[in-house]
Amino acid sequence: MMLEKEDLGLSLSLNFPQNTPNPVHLNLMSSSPSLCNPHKTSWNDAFTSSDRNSETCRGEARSFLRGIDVNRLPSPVDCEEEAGVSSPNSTVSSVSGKRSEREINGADHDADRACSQGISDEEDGETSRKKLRLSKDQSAILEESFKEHNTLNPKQKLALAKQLGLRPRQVEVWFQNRRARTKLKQTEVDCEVLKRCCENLTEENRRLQKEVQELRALKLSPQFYMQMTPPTTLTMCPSCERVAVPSSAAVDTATRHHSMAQAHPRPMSISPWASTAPIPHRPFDAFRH
DNA sequence: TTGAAGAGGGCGCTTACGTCA
DNA sequence: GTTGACGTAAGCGCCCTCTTC
Repeated sequence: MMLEKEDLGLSLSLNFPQNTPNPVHLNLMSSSPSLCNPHKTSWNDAFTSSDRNSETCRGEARSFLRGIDVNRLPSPVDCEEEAGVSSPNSTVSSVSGKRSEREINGADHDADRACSQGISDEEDGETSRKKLRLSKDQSAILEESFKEHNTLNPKQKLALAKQLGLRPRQVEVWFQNRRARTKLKQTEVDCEVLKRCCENLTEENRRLQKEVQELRALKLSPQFYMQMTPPTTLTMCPSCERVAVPSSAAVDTATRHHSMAQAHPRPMSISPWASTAPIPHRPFDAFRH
């Protein structure tokens, strides 16, 4: 199953140099409201879609339920007792509250578990946890439901549980684990992307280092200095950033380029020795515009 | 209006079980 | 038949939000 990256809410944008083939965009901000803020999910359409699902899948569910051996169909009592109330704001009250389920109905819970696994109380006397495996059909329906909405409100949970012949708690757990798997998968994908990012940046860094070395070598080579005046006399036009050397050609070029007399009353001096300290520059003879 | 308490849900971590090579 | 790796259902604790008082 392919999942959209947005589902996880991770996003990162990295700008690469122009020669970088594929700029990377990771989504660190969720565009999926249900994961970004699960409590703010609108359940109205979610539940209608669930109803649609229920309609389309009911027959299918009935047919495959015959093949389920580890689960039993929940008795009407199960659903009735769990079909508790929903507050108007929907997400608050639950039909299978975690604490109440564990603390208040601890004994019932065990019995329920044993029952849902087709294990009698006598067989499940000890507290050992027997794990059931959901059938393919059950998993498929849960997957379909998860595609529609990755969280469930109590009514949806109940309906789905009833449809699948599972306890609401099982549906709840399945969705929790499914969300966790989705997140893990997306994290792995993002990790891979970041790894490629890192490799690209390392390569770019290596390339730039090499370029710097080449430039330094060129800078220190005798041929380079043959055409240069002493280092402190280099002057750069702050407008066009052209380095003016006291050769006649350069002067001509600078002169031809523009009228520096008006445009650049104070040209900058630069040093090829990369000194950042201000360098007293020679009289402004190179830019005789 | 504000704050405490309780309820409920989600998530992270973990365990235990089922499956398969 | 045994074993180790892997997938996953489920338990537990914590945190957050919302409601109630």
